[in-house]
Amino acid sequence: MSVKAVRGFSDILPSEIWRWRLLEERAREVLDGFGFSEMRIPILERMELFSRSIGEETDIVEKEMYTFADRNGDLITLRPEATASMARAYIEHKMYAFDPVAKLYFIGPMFRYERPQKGRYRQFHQIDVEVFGISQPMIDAEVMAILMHYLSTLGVNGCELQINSLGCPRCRLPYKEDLRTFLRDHSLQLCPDCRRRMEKNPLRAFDCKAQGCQEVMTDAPLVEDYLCRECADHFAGVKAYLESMDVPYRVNPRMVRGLDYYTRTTFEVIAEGLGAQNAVAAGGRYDHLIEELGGPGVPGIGFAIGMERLILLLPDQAHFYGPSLFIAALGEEAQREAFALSYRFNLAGVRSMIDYEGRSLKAQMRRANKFRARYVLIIGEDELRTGKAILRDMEKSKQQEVPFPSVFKEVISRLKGGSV
RNA sequence: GUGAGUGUAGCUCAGUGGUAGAGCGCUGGACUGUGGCUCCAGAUGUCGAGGGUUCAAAUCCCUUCACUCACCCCA
Repeated sequence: MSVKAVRGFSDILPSEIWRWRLLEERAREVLDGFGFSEMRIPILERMELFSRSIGEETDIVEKEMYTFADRNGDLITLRPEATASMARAYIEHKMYAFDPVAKLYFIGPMFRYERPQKGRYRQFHQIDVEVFGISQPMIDAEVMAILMHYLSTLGVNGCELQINSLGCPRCRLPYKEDLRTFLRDHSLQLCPDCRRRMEKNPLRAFDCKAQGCQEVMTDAPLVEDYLCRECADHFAGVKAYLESMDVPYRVNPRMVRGLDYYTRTTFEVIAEGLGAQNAVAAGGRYDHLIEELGGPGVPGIGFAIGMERLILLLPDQAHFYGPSLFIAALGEEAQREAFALSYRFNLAGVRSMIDYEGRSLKAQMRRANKFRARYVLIIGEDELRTGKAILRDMEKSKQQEVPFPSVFKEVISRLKGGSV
């Protein structure tokens, strides 16, 4: 049995690569246009960066991280998300010294040890966007608007932006207590999972799929009723700014996030057709993360887009990137000519290919057709004798003789013109 | 970590105890120097792996691995 890729890790093949390029190119265009700067972070971090930021008791840290000891015995982790690293870099390079405001993004792979399923892999890719240093609700709305705009430039429709506010620690703690009390009072109607969640993370009961739990939760207390004045004002501001940009959204008071560092605004983009994992992007505000990681008291907000999930939503289209030119040669001398000529075309940036095996003309034409070459240049013994090659337009099925000295210019000018 | 489904040619799949198949794709030919359409021929399989039952196993039994989907959780 031959060696296979590690479970949950996959190859992106040439037939698929255009989707990835499209996502990345569009992301850079949109984000650069909105004043963001790309940066790159390492794949590995010290483990404690994630346990401190994401939260010691979260599933990600407890059971999903790829953590191992390096040769010094230090525990290092393959990053399960980007925000912690971005914050670490912001602090480590004292980016706040130049200006506390930093609008940053990063595109790359993340790693979580989970059972793979649709839209979920052990190595997956995110477009990660972070804004440090702004606490105004304006930036929350702006970041969401950018996200929705990006999706629409890709032709991805039918997504819904859902928003919520989790409040700050001051308003969340009393809420959690009340919710826990509520759940205890109804524990007989809850599923075993929710009875377990009740103590550790009562908010989780909101997105439980068991029918009994959903019925109970319709009467559960909601965070929005517990928001302090500042948090309530902030949330109202976010909504107003979204409306001022005509960005549609829905408040989902039951939306819960899995990472501990979130405060106030949280949001998700939900899409159909993703299977059980219906969130294509998600994010939120984290006003204490940077300070907790040893930086200044600077707030932050950001989101991540799941690229594999986004690709599932991309409108389907045929995409085949064939050569512009196929040079078909007959005979050894012609083959030497074709080889040198094709190299010249390649140097000039023309996607040109030849057959290396000395096949029949028919076979070479079939190959040219299979790879969807735009033009075929035929060089045989007759052509070498008369000094004229045959240039065939494969789409129009028309061909004409071209004298050797002008072959190069002729092909280039046809390709530039796009037709003839 | 839990549950269910599926593993047969490069791909999609048929084959329920008796000589491993089809379509598509691939290579070549008909057309001795012209692609697509048509027709013809050919190549390609440890039937996921290991063990067991049987005169005989792709098929039945056990074990194991992988993939897929779902749970948990998340992008």
